[in-house]
Amino acid sequence: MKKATPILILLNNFCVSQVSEEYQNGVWHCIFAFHSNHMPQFSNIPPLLLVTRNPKLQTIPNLHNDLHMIYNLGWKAKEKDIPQGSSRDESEGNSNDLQPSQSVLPVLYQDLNCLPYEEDVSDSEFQDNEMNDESLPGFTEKKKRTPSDHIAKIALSDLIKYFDMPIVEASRHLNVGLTVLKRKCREFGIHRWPHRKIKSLDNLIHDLQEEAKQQESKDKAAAMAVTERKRMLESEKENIEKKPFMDIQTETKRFRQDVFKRRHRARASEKRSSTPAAAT
DNA sequence: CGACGTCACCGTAGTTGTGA
DNA sequence: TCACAACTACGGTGACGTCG
Repeated sequence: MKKATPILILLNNFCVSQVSEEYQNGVWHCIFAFHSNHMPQFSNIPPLLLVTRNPKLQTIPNLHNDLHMIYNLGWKAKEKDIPQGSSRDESEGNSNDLQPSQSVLPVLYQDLNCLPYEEDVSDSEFQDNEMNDESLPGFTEKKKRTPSDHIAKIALSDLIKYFDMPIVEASRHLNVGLTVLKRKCREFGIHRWPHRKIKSLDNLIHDLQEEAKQQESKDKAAAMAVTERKRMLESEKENIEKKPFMDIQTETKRFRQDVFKRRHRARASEKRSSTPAAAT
C-alpha cells in the first residue's frame, strides 16, 4: 500500500520582504516560492504539471504559459549567476541531460485535483483517462454511473460555460447527474445555480438593445444613456458569471421592476386599444 | 456500503396582474 | 402610479432504488 507524500512545504526561512512578484490568474493561485539568494535549478517542468501527462490540467487557464514564464525566470536568474552548460530545450520535454543532482528541486507528485494524502495515482490511471464511449454525444442507452475521475476533472471553468442554461440541461452537457453537479457547485461555493439571474439580466440587456436602436434616430442623448445602462448590465452579468454567489444589485432590481411596469402598461394599453376593434 | 441517478415535493426568485 | 398579491418556472432537498 502506497501513501502519498504531504505537499506542504515549510517556509520558515522566508520573510515577506523577499517576495518580489505575485501573479494571480482567475480562481487559481499559483504560488511559486524560492529564496532570492538561492535560485533553484530547474531541470524541466515537473511531469505532473505537463498537460500531456495530466490532462486534468487543461482546465487551468494559461497554466502552460505561466509555467514557461516561471521556468524562464529561473533560467534568467541562473544565467546571471554561475552559468552551467545545459540547454534550454528541456522545457520542450527533451531532458537528455537530466541528471539527478542534489541542487535540483524535488518534484511534486500530488494530483492537483485531489486532496493530499489520498492514495497515490497509479500510472494506469493516466492511461485510461480518455473519454469512454458512454460520454460521447449520441449515446442513448441508460445513463451509467459517472466515473469518479470524470467528476474530479470538472472545474469551475466548465460550470461557467453552462450558467446560461437550467441546471438539468447543464448536467446533461457535463455528462453527470444532478446530484453530482450540485455537489460540485457547493464545492465551488455556488449555492444557487445562477441561470435565472443570468437569464433575467440577458432579457434586460436585450430590451435595452432594442430601445437603443429605437432611440438612435430620435434622441442621441437618450440612446447614449440606454447604451451606458446596457454596458453596466453586461458587466454585472460578467461579474455574476465570475462570482455566481453574487446577488443582483438593488439598483438593477429596481430598474428591472421599472421595465416590468412599463411592459405591463404597454400591454394594457395595447389591450384597451384592440378591444373595441375586436368587439365590432 | 458508499456514491450516484431519479423522482416527488417544497420553497423561492422572477415575472405578471390587480386594486387602492 | 405604486405596493403588493398571485402565478410560474425552476432550484433545493430528501427518499429510495441501483450500481460499482
